[in-house]
Amino acid sequence: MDTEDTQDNGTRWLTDEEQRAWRTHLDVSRLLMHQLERDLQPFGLTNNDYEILVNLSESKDHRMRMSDLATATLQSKSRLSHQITRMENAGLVRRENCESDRRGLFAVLTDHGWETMRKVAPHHVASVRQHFIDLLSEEELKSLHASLTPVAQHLRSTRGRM
Amino acid sequence: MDTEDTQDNGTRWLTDEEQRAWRTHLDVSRLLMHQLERDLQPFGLTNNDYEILVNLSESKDHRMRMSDLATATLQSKSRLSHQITRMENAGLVRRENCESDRRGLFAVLTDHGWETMRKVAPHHVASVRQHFIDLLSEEELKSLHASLTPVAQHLRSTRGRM
DNA sequence: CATTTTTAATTAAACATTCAACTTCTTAGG
DNA sequence: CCTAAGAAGTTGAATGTTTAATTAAAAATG
Repeated sequence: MDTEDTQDNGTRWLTDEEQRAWRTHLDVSRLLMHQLERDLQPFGLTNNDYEILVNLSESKDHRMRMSDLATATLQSKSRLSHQITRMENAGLVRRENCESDRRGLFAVLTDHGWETMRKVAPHHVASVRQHFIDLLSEEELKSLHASLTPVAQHLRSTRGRM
Repeated sequence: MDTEDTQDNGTRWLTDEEQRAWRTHLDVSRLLMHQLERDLQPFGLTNNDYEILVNLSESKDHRMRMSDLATATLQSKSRLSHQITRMENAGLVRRENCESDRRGLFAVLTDHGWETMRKVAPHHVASVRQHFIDLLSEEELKSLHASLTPVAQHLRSTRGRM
């Protein structure tokens, strides 16, 4: 009556192996984020703060348009706007007007932001290594990356506005 | 002067390959959560709601102690408490006293909660398949699971209170 | 070139999460 | 048993995120 693992109303439930893999992925995502957050706490930064700093640090002139930054960090414009306001209050970034498009704004790294980045980055990398990278062999990492790349592409393509 | 890829102040920065793998993992985690959330929205549920429903559905008598539920869903007690209050207001669960330990409470699935679960689960599974499981071969899934399991264990063991 | 549509960004209010303080009950030690 | 310590759970306030509405400028359309 059924073909393959199709059942009852036609739902293809997850097999045990699929279920385990899925839940492990879920747990790792969440636990990892929490751990990284904890490791950044002593420096007064959140994961979000840090990601903004990374993006600006890697950009020409340490500046990015709000929209681009929102896209790069996978956040809604609104959320980014609030986020930048907070970081502005903390003296890590500042807003600057855009000449070529007068609707636009840049988020720019301040000196303090750059110094913070330079100070914190080594600790963050150590944290990423300790809780993720160094727990995987080179082979495993390669294979993980290869498997996940199409998933990321798929998700980026089908994603609605955040 | 340096050994391996150790440099300057002694920080072992991520190699390009490590960097790419890491960022892909990060992106997948976030995009996936967002996508699942979006797919649950038409049913008026959040990921969090759904996870609570799953846990209760799979438990004996459709009930769990608050503490156990918090641990199972990787949330703080406080967060779970608020979460359950919201779900109680939505008629999905109710609280019940615990006889054996009078400090304790159970979160119990209501009929409406159970019905909701039965109705939504097929759609959710379809969503998980579409955006994750079915994009990976059986081999890839196995390998992913094998790689991630030690990471999950590590994180669970070193995690402080949430 | 006037008008409509789209894009960039912010804002206020609603909603969710965290943090710290608190209450109640259980358990372990003397 | 009486008391101190710990565990279960909640609460309110502070903080962060989402949603929807709004402003202003750029681009597209007729």
